[in-house]
Amino acid sequence: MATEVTLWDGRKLQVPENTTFLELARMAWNGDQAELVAARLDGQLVDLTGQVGSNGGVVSFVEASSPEGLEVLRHSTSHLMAQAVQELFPGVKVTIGPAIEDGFYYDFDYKGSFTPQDLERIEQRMRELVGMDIPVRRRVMERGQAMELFRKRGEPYKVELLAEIGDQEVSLYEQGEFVDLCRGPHVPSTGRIRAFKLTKVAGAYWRGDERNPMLQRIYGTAFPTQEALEEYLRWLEEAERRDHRRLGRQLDLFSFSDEAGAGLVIYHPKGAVLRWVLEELEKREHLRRGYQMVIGPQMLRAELWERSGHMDYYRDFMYFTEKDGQSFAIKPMNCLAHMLIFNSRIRSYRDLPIRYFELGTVHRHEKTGVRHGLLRARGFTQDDAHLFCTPEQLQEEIKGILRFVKDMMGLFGFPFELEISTRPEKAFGQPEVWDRATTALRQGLEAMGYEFKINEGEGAFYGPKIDVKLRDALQRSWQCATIQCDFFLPERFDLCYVDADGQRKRPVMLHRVILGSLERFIGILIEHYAGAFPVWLAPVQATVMNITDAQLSYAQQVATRLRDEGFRVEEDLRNEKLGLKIRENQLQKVPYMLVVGNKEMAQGGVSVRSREEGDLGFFPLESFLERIRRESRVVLGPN
RNA sequence: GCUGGCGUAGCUCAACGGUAGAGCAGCUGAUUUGUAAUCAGCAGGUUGCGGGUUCGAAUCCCAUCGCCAGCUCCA
Repeated sequence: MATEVTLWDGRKLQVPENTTFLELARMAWNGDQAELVAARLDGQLVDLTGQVGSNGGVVSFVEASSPEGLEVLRHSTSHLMAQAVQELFPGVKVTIGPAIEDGFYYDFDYKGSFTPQDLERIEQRMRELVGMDIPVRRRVMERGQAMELFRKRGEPYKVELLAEIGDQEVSLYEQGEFVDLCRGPHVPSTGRIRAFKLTKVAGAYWRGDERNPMLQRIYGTAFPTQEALEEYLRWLEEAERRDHRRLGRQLDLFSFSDEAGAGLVIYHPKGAVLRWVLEELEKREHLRRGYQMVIGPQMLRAELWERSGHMDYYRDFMYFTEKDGQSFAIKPMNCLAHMLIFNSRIRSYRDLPIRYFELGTVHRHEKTGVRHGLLRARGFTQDDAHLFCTPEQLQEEIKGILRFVKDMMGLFGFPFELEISTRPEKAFGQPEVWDRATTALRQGLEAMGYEFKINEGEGAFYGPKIDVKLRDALQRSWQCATIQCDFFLPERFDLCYVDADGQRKRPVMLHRVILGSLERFIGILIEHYAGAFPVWLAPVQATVMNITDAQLSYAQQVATRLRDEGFRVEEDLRNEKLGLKIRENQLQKVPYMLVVGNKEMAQGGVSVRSREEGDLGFFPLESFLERIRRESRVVLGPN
């Protein structure tokens, strides 16, 4: 029987209904057939080996280089890897193997662990299987039948998955001896897979639950072309080159010490000044935006943390100390002291909104395996604020915070994405209160014209929140700013204000951070700028270097002048060649190198070398000052 | 916390059962130098810490601390 298909470009074809998409591609596709990994029938991704069927429909083809095509390619590569692993390591059980953002993985139940040499063998075998161009076949069968098949093959994980699938019919994919339960689609044969690399092995729990058995996960990646693969591998190297832990040492910004304790940051002079610049910016901006600065104690009595509920749900993360029979907790959060300030007198509705800001240093006992340099430390300082307002004021406050976030992200050139998390199953407070607050969050975002994603049921038990995820120079995403409503603590601490009608009322409480933690943010900045900070932020903004001892005191005068103007300047007056001084300062990523020789001394100026642009030639001192003044100015939008 | 890998000079690495070594950095001296490395010499380590095996341990085993990758979690 013939059927009519409409091609992506509107052409219509009459073909037998058992025509496969592969055959259709041969008839209609002008590009390279080998670039195709799947087809689309009425929008649905299908195998190229599938048949058009009696209903016809709109057909298009998916190339390996498209986003969906890449996912199919990677998914198929993960199957290829599983096939190679089962051949080389008989008895290994397969579990799942999806495509992920940068590639794919496959989890295996294997009593040993895979070594780098094993990876090479697996890769080698994969290449052989690609060379054999083995057909990949889809089979649809009844669920019970599939369970029986996997039971016979000794694949308990597949049986477990099947037991939970609702569908009566399931699809299997077969290539040679290898069979996998899978929705597909997949490439029609192994020969379509070309550029791939296995990147690492790691443990992972079955279904991500730490009570389940630990599986061996092999990560890999695949690309349509060898060039694209190599470009990705170069990107990985670039990320490694920018690693903040490595740059932190090279630029002498900070360190960690076994002796001091894991996860505790030690700021060296240059790291400390970098942080100081950020702190000054934060203080200025918060005051400008109507926040009041407060400072709470580093530890508070354990009883207070009982009252706040932290002892129930946060105890494992807290550090404790005891003296004179009193137990104290080192603060893991800054909110308690801020509430004590709020409660230190009767508050009127006229006082609201109240915005308390603190550069609050907190300590959290993060589990050993999760620490990661500055990005996840045990002691860190948040740019933390707590806002107390009436329900009516909530939306305006949200907007103010969002403007703040936008200004700060813009300053560093970070694009960002927004997410709202709504009421979870187990939640404190009335649903109506939640609804009202969630609406305020959403309307705040809408009023600012932002797109956002909604994470249903992902909010904290105490209230809904907005999370901000920034994107750095390497397109990686980081959570920094967060705005959280809290219905729980105002109750626990009986926060109230006297309203216009003389009644005591409960204020809305917001927790919010902008940069998040200074440690994390500095870590992100180091990687974002690859250590080459803009002039306003650079720990050393300029180095004055002399050519011979004859300019010693002139060089010092120049440095002094710059310091008088508030710039961060070093002197490199060593008896060394200019080339060496330039090299070292360039490697330290100092924005400006100011060379002074007899010529500059005679003319009362400096020869300027820029980190990015190289030799800029002679500048009278005043005109260089003007330039660096301009570049050090930070201007954020009106509030 | 779990799985796997790894801790050697300040840093990057070598030695992998038989006397711990190099480059860079550091120090000393010479050199007074014009836009990414001047030359020479010197010094530097109970091999993370604690046990054990062995005639002998950086090397093998156990424990512990730390680091790295991943899982889980998160600012």
